[in-house]
Amino acid sequence: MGSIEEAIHQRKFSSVYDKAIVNILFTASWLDTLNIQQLKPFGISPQQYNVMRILRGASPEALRLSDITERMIDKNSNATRLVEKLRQKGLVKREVCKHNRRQVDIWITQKGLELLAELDVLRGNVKDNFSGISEKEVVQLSELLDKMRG
Amino acid sequence: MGSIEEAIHQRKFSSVYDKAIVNILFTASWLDTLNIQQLKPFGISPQQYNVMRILRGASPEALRLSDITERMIDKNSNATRLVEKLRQKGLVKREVCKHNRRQVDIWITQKGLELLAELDVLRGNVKDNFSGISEKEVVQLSELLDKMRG
DNA sequence: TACAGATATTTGTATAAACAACTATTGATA
DNA sequence: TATCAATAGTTGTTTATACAAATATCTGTA
Repeated sequence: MGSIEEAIHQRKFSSVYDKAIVNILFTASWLDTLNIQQLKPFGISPQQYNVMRILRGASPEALRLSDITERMIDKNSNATRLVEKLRQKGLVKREVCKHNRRQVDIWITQKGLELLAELDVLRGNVKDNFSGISEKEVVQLSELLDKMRG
Repeated sequence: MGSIEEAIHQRKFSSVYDKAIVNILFTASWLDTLNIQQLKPFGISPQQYNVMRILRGASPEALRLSDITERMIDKNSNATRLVEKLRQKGLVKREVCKHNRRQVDIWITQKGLELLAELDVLRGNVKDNFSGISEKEVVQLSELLDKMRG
């Protein structure tokens, strides 16, 4: 696909900063579209996938809903509804916390872990999908994004 | 905010590629949230803002709907409905193309240009919002994103 | 010129995001 | 121990997204 100028048929940006912002938003949208297509056959959305991976990270411990929100890529999402969708599919389980009944504990189920394992295989080595960029450059990319957010 | 690990309270990623993907998605969501907040008082969404800037780039020439779709950051959006929203606010005008009645020509209006000018002032120099990263590094960031998309 | 296929846009619909308002529970304190 | 603010999560509602299907128009060709 090449440069961002090609990708969105635009020749000039008001500044290199403006160009970088557009490039980040465009690349994220591109990645999100790939994710949606890959996850669709499994009946889950990128956000639901994100929640499951967060829960796997804590497994076999539970996380509270607020922990999940804190770790989510998109903080604006409604964790209650995402978890409920996953619960209906048997991928997570939830229980009101005994010690503080305002809180809700959430775990990934065995079925959830199995689905993630299946997706791990399908996605294979993520590296293979990005042949145009070296490992060193990818590290640098992350560092620059961290720096940009200040 | 610092590193992506801090930002989403996650200690490890399965690879540097995986980490970079999460970082791009997270940074885009962060930028989008900033945009939404900044544009909200003006009654337009980031997507509508994007369409208006695309039309300003072509002004005083018209663009067809398909041109707009092609140049949009989020290709999945429904350009018809975005343009209709802007038309209702008097920010763009649309007309069926005389030579090919399948096509629709769209222009930004004077009112639209004035709103963009107002937003230009408000947004000020984009550079000032990103003090943690140098101009050189921002250029490099764009290059790495282009490279990543292959 | 009739008609099949291609092109450009619109519309329908199910699902999800954005954000505010609400409920329930707890902790602090007078 | 009442009361009030703070905390944790849920629900309501409007708007937008994702994607398929429908409509309208044009183009090439038999």
